[in-house]
Amino acid sequence: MTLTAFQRDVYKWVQQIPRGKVMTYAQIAHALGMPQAMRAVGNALNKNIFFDVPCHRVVRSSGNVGGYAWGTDKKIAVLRKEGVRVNGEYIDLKLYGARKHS
DNA sequence: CTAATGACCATTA
DNA sequence: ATAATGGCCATTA
Repeated sequence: MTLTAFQRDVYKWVQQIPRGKVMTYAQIAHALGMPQAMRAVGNALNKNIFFDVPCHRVVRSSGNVGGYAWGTDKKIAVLRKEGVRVNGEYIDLKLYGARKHS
């Protein structure tokens, strides 16, 4: 597996998300200096399965948990396990949104 | 090079 | 609340 520079940057940020907190795709894209690359971010995360990246802590801006390579239900399960309250498929970003830091 | 794809987003109805 | 639409971007075929 070869990683592109973009993917490395994405993983770099995702790894900084503390346990029990989440970050949105848009936030990460913004942190990379590409506020409109949220779609590409999701794409990059889709291939992280071989790496050690807590991709389950990345959700949609709407609060919806978003997708997951191994199934959305799995994603929700892991989040709950970390102490995140999940209502249906939604999360309260006010409570669990991680603040970005450089 | 071009074209298609997708773990998205904001707007609109 | 849901559904459809256009846009954006890196990656891959």
